Amino acid sequence: MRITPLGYALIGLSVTEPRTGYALRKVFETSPLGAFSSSPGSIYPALAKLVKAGLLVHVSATESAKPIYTVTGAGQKAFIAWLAAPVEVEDVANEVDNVLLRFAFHEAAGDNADTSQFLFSFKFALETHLKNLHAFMASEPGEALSNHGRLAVENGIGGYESQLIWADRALNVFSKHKIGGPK
Amino acid sequence: MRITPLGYALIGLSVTEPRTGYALRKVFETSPLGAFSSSPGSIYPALAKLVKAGLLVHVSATESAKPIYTVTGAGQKAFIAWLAAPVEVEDVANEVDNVLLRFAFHEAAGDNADTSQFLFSFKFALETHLKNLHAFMASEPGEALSNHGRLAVENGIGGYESQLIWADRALNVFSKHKIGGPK
DNA sequence: CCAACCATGTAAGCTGTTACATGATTGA
DNA sequence: TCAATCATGTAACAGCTTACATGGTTGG
Repeated sequence: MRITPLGYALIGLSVTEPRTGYALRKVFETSPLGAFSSSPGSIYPALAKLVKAGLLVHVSATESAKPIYTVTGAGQKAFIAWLAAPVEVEDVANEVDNVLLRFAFHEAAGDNADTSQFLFSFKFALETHLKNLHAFMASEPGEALSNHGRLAVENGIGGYESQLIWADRALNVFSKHKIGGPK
Repeated sequence: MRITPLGYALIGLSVTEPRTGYALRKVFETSPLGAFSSSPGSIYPALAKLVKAGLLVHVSATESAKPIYTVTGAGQKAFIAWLAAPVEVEDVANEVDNVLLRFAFHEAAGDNADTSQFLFSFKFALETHLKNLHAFMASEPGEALSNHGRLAVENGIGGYESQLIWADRALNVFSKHKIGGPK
């Protein structure tokens, strides 16, 4: 059974701190990170599915009757695997948001996720993708691209370059802990 | 009936040049613009829906039997309205891709869409959104945001700032044609 | 002739959305 | 008490994906 980004986000939040369904919804409502809907129609079914898959459990606190979602061992394992997977070119090409979601949750994994390694793979994927975009620009016969077309592609290039700059800055922060190169 | 981004993309491509369904699919397969799937299961149903809505017509060329999709008057009208609508803050917050798609298609609309006006509204929306993000950062008590959290928000800010720079550059290109201010 | 590509579609299934329904708790 | 918020869910629907089905054309 495939886990969606929303599913991983729910697991990640539960790893950081077990919460009720409502509390999870509130996080999506107030946090600027992650563009997930906070509607009950998305959260509750997603939670139920994760419980059925054995990644979350719905436990009741000893005294009060408020049931909260907590991560199982299988949930932990799936979560770590998701975090640690190297960033591929396709990831940066059409789901950079997911990459950033993963990065943000590296915190919840503590030492289990190698953030420097992750950032190196991100950087490498960005460089590869940028190379592809430049190649596309070069391959187009000068007149083929109008002002609009050229600017649109340049917009994409600018965005990826800014990601590259960010990745370097982030690497600076995390390289203190560990020295490593691209996988 | 609501038209999806894919629908507008199909209309826009048909405005530029009437094509067969297969030709439209090929565009999505080869162009780096727009992250739309080129699978038949998405394109053909979408085209059928647009035809049923009266925005496209499926015409056969006079001699050959190859039927191609062409835009109707209603299709033109809906397309122009989509292009010309000012960019709102919510647009930049979670669907910048759509904004760029609209920009790219301004070309197909010729003089019917005021690109400078559009870019001004984009810039304004970006500035507003950036103000919101900075406000969020400031509202967080210093310790609340970890390295990961702070860097993730900074990634977002960096991205929007690069969009802002792009918007200025694009405005430079289009301001030759028309001088205007934000709406 | 046969593989590869052109070309169009349908069916099942998954996700998420909107809207509705329900009831408990809490503060003015 | 009454409005607002807490809290959980369901039902209908829209949209896209994967996979399958089908047949025509073309080049080696």
